[in-house]
This record gives sequence, structure tokens and C-alpha cells, in this order.
Amino acid sequence: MKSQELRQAWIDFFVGKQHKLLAPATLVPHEMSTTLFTIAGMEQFVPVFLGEQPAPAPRVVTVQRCLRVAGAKSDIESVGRTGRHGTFLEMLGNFSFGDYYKREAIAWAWEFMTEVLKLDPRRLYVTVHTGDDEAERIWVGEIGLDPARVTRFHEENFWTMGATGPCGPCTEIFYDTGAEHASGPDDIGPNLGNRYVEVWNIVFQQYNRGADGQLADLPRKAIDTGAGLERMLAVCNGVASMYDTDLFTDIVAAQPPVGRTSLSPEEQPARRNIIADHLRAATFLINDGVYPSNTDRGFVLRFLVRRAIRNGRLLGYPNGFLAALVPAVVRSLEPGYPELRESTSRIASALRLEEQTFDRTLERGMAMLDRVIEETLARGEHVIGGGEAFLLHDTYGFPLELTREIAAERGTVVDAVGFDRLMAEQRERARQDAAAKRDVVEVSDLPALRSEFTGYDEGLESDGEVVALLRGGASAESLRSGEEGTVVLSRTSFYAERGGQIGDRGTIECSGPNVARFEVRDTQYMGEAIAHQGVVLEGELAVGERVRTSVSERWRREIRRHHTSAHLLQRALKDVLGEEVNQAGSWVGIDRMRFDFRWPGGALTQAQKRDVAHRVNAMIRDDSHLVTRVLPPDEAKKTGAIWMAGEKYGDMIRVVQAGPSIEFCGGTHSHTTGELGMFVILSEFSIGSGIRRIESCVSDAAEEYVAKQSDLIGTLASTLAAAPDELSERVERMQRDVKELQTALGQLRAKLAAAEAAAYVERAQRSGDRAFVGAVVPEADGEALRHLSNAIRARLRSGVVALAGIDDGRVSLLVSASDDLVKAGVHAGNLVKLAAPLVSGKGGGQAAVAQGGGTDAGGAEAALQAIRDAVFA
RNA sequence: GGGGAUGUAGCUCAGCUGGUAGAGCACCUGCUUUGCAAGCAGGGGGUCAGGGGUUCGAGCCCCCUCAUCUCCA
Repeated sequence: MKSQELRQAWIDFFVGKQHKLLAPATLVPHEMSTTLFTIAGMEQFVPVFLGEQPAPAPRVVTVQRCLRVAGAKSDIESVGRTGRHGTFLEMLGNFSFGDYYKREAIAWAWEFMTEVLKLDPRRLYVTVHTGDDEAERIWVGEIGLDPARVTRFHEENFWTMGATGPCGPCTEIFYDTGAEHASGPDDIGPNLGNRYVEVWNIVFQQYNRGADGQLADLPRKAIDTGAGLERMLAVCNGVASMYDTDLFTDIVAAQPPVGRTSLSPEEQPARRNIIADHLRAATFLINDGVYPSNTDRGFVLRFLVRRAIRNGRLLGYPNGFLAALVPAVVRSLEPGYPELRESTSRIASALRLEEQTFDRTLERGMAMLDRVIEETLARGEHVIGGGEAFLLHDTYGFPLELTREIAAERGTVVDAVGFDRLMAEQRERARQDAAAKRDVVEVSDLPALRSEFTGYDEGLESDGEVVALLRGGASAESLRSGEEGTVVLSRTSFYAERGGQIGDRGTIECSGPNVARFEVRDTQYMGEAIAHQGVVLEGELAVGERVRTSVSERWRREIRRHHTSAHLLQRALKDVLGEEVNQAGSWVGIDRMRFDFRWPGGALTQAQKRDVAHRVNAMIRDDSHLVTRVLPPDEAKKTGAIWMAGEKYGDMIRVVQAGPSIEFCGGTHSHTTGELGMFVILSEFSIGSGIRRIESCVSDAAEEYVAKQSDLIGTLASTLAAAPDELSERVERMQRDVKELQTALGQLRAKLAAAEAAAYVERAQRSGDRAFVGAVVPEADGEALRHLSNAIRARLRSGVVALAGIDDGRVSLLVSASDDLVKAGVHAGNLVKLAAPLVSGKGGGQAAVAQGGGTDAGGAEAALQAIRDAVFA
């Protein structure tokens, strides 16, 4: 059986049982999630289980891609080595939200496995929760399973996603792969070893575990099942390992022939499997909008990619092999995920870039390791310290296994114990921090609320009803004058912050006989509800009242214009730099717009920026009417509109067209492009490797900016008495003049110092063959003293120069001694230390040259005397 | 989110306990020379990432910010 046949059979079976087929969520979960990635099929339904969102249908079927890298549910070291472990997997799932329950869920699972897949019932075993008599009764009484095939477990049969969230008892179906796969003589049933493989988990979701660890009942009981496609496929095909199914064999077969390698032939298949697994994960992560980076999801992606590259190197694969494998991965998964095709080149180029980055890291690490090994050997030791290995790993990203390998070649070993200890400390630090501020899923005390946004069609004003009020996060019946709080309405013209567009401001007024006015300072989404945050200006606002909403006209107008400019800018960027430019986020305010985009080419040139701005302005002058259509996803994609990878879109998608720009967008926009007036780029800079940010503005803000610039140029021109056109030339000439003057001044000073030096040298005091020059130099700072001192010393064969510069009431001391006197024991630093207190200061330095200073100019002569006495003593 | 490292000439990097900012390569000029990184001599080139503080004095010490690299969650 092929993977696609199994996927399709699954979907067909449950659609036949009146299930609605839903599109899978991306690997990047919804904002409220407590997990970094989508790790289970039920992830996207958590708000439904909790009663925060309505169910999309009573019965649902999905094929959900999942990623399990960290945490209790995965073991990265086992990936590729056992037949059951992988980081990326597809979860076949059927769900019931308050519809059918245990009986149907169990019966259908049995039907699918024995009748559709035609698996041998004699190989199937079942586990149920210790407290779940009902499930066992169904298995034995209704399905007719031999009671000997049902075992009870406690912890193993209580499913939970994480520390908190929906959970409940479960029943699991195991497949007996045969005695030849037994882990040992004790491996005679589920959960004892590798022989019995868990293929299907049917969870009876009925509790929510809160932050305090207590279980609370869910609003309604639900069914949540998950069967791993990879394991199920292996079972169907009678192979022991999922790596022997077409999901992996196609990718392994596409890998280059093994080159020079130190790996044993037995070790090589595991390495090839690891590459296939990590590449599947990486392909989907990038497809879903994640890119390699140092934090969060990006880091996990980087970890997987680098691990794959490292294994490829060990197998002797050529540079760039990973990117070259992307088409094979896409071919393998395309039947289930046609959308992968259009991301192929984007995925490959991201992997290529990461491989280059990794190469640089390895090169740097290699140089450091060489030094470490040499130092170790030079000390006559043969153990590389754990601290040093950890430093290489932690700070410079050099993998431990590489350190070990290279160390071994040079006859040394690595202190693994020390390394592990440091690693554990690092983990503990991060974990404690994370534990301190973990988000908790809680059943909201608000019922599942949903607000309708009327702003698309009705403009700035609309009617609605107050359905909930919050004061300090807790629900309230009413809000009185002066109180701050949150208002949730059934319908509203206020746009809540989403898609980079900030929330609206304005006022909400009671439309009834009651008088109340609420000032809205910000608007945010709370689930599907639109929450207006602000303060009651007058009267009292109560739940159930009819209200009229009105958004500040200027606020919305300027936001609309800036949002539209973001679309035009993206179009222009793609025109100038190429279609591969991808939006990586944006922020739309009333007087500014930030647009982040992926562009590995570095800073934009002046000409590119000008070209981009010019194109945007040309689109504005074309004065096109904006056209918005609301389409189902398939049709929306046919328009060729730009959409953001990894962004979630609903059942119906708004497609906004502004001149040549077509984008998926839920924001509010201007009526015509001409409304924007003028577009100006304020700045362009990097906000991370491969990501750049453009800040720009349009409309009033653009006019103001240009006016300010113009004023500035006017001021400059009049200050410099130059025409604006000549400004840059003028400034350049001034800089050149300054440089020349500085050079001339330096030369002059040197000459002057030389001339003065001659005079000072003539006045030198001598004692034996030692000479001493001491002088108070008015209006001289440290720099001047140094020049003079150098000039004098150059003329003295042997002697000490001590100068006291007086500048602005402060004294600088500088003492220097000729080499022969230094050898004879004269120490300029000590001389300064001796003299400095006489000018109420301090100082010091080296034997040849020393400096000091103080605040008492009157003591300068005495200080020089003291030095002279010391030199001649 | 937490930790580590780095930022000095166009490039790669030195810079000791705080005391006159350096080397190699590249560049310019001249000479020599014409076989694999040519040689010799001379020269130009610096906001020591930015800001604040301590100090007589900061590239170096302290604080903040920014950028880049990196590990962990």
C-alpha cells in the first residue's frame, strides 16, 4: 500500500460516516497555544474543546502534520534507528464535539482496521484506562474482543497534551509485529517493548487541567483520535519499520551515493533515515513560514537542518546535497499536500543559505579547536576539558561529536562528564526561566463569544449590543463613569488588531434612552470576540444595551492609507528585487508603516530604494479603485494573489486588489490609491540575518516629513550660504579643508615644538651626564605636551623631560625618560606619582612615559622641582 | 524567554595590570623584476559599534543600547 492510498482511505471512510473533512493547521499553532509546534491532531481544536470557539461541525476528520522534537513525547536520538520514531509525522484523526462518543469511536476504529485495511484481528491488542469499565465493556461486549487481549494501564492510558489543557482517559490499539521483533522474553504485550506497536489512540476528552493541576470538566465530552500515518502504513505493508514505507524510501533513494566515510556499513542506513526524517520536517517548517534562526521555532528548524547536514557530511555527501533533495521530498508528499510544489524553490534556497552559514560556523570552530588541542598537548595532557568542549558548542556552535572526532584523530579525548554537567546546568537555567512564566490554558469564564466586524461594508459606524463587559479581567454587569474596562459587542465597526494593522480608536454611545459614552483606546481580539478597551466618559454602560459605535475618522483614514501602502510597497519590492522577496511581518499605524521582508541580498542601494519609492508613487498616481472580493480558498489562490506562508486564513478569504497588487488581506483599505497622496521611505535597515525592514509613510505624515526635510535643507543652505544643489559639494569641500588644516596644524605644531624644543634643551639642567628639562607650558593639553616632549627627548641623548601643561585651570603632567636612564632605574611613572600630589592630582604610567594631572596650577613649578630633585638625587 | 561570544584601517585580526592605536593582506607612488600569494622603499587610510559613567587619563573597567554569531527552553 502507498501512503496516499492510506490517506485517501481514511478520509473516504470518515466522510462516509458524515464527518466534515477539514484542512490541516500549519505546524505553527495558533497564538494561544502552549506548544511551540503543532504536536497533535487535536491542537487546532483546543479552543473548541474548551468551549471558547464553536465547533466547525459535529464530526470532523483531518490529516494533520505534526512535529515532535522536544519534550516527553519524542526522543531525537531514536529517530532513524527504531522503526517507530520520527520528528515529523502525519496524524490521521477523527473528532466528535459533543456528538458521538465511546461506542461509535471504538466501533469505527475496529471497522476501519479490520474491514478497510483488512488487518488480521488476531494481531490486534487493546489497552484501556484502569478506571474505564465502559470502554472495556464496549471492546469485549460489543466488538467481541477476547478479554485476554484487553489490558489496563493507568498513566499510559490517560492522554494529555502538556502540563495543562484538555485531557482524558484513552483506549489504544496495538499491533503485534511478531515474535521476531520482541525486545526480550518479557515483551509479551502492549507497553512492554518494541514487538507491540501502538497505532491508534482514541482519547475521550472530558477534562481540562488548570494551572493548579486540578481537573475540571469540559463543557461537553469529545472524541479525539489519532493514528500515525507512518506506523499504520508500515503495519499495513507488513514491514517492521516506517522507514521501509514509500514515505521514506523515496527520499532515501534520492540521496547521493555514499562517498568517503568512516561510518560502518551497518551505521549508514540509520544516518540516511535521519536525513530523510529531518528533511521532511524542515521542508514543512519552511513551507509553513519558519526560517532558520537563533530563537524559538527558527532554532529548532536550524537544529534539524544542521543535524541533517552533519549526517550528510559523515556519509560523504557533496556540498548542497540537502537543497538538492528538496524536489524528492516534495514529490513524496505532494499527493497529500499539493501546495508544496509552489514552495519548492523557496525551501531549497533557505536550506542552501543555512548550509553556507553552517560552513562558516564550522570553519571558525575548527580553528578554535586546533588551538585548544595544541595547548592541551603542549601541557602534556591528553584530555580536552569539558569546559572547553562546552564553550565550543555553546558559544561557537561547534558540535560535540565533531570535537570528539577531531580530538581522537590527534590522540586526545574529551571530558564528556564535564561537558554533560555544563549542558545540564544550561538546560536547568532555561527551564526554570520558562517555568516561571509559562502561559496557561484556562477555560474562560466568558461564553464562546463572537463579534461581527461591520467595517468592511458599513464604514465607520454601526449598531450593536453589549454582550459582555470586563473590569480588570473579570466579567462585570456594568461599567460606571470613570471606570476603565473592556466592552464586547455583538457587532462593531471597530477593527481589532490583526495582520499588522493596529486596533481602532473612537467612541461607543448608548443609542437608547440611557446616556453613556465610552472612549475606545484600543481594540483587540479575544478569541473570536472583538474587545474594545478604554474608559467610560459619562453615564453607565450595561450588558444588553444597544449601542452605536463610531470609529475616529482621522484614525481609520490614515490607517487605511498606510495599510494600502504596504501592499503597493510589497508589489514594488517584488518588481525591483524579484518575486522571491517575501513579507516577514508588518505593522501599520496612523503615521508610519513598517514592512519586514526576507531578502538575503543585504542593504538596498540608494538606486533600488529610489526605484521602489518611485514605483509606489506611480501606482498612487494611477489612482486605481481598490477592489475587494471574498472568495473560497481555491478561487482566491487562482487570482494569483500574494499570501504569507504560515499565515492562517479562514473558509472565506478577502482578496484585495490595488492596481497591480493583489493580496490576501483582512485589513481595511483606502478607496483609491490616489488617496495616499505621496509615499516616502523613511529608513531601510536590517532586523536580523536575511530580514530587512522598511519604514515609510504616506498621506499627511509624508507631507509633514517632506516639509521638515525641506526646512532642514533650507536652514543648512542659509547657514552655509550655498544653494541647496551645491550643499553636498560644499560640505565635501569643507571636510577636505578641515582635513588639510588639521594636517597643516600638525606639521606646524611639530615645527613649533622642534623650535621650542631647541630652546628648552639649551636651558636643560645637567648633573653628571644626566640632563633634565622641566618647564611649565601654558595652554597645552596632553596631546600638545606629548609632541613637545617627543621633540625634546629626541634632542637629549640622555635625560628626563618633565612638562606641566596649564589648560583651563587644570594641570597635565607628562614625564618621559630616555632608554638608557630607564635601564639605569629611572621610572617616569614613579616620578609622576611623586609630583602629582603637589598639583592636587594623581597620575602614573610606565617607566619610559607617564602622565598625570591635577587641579592646582599653582603647584606646577614645585612639582617640576620635585621631579628634578628625584632625577638628580 | 534565558545564557555565552564578538564588534579596532577596505579585509583578517593583534593590542599585556588603564598610560604615544598596531601587524599582515589590499590600495597609492617610486624603484627593481617578470614563473605561481613577486621583491624593496615610501605613503594614504581609524567616530576603537553607539551612548553614558568611573578616572589626572579609557580601545581596555562599569552601566545602557544596537548589530552579528551561538547554545538552551
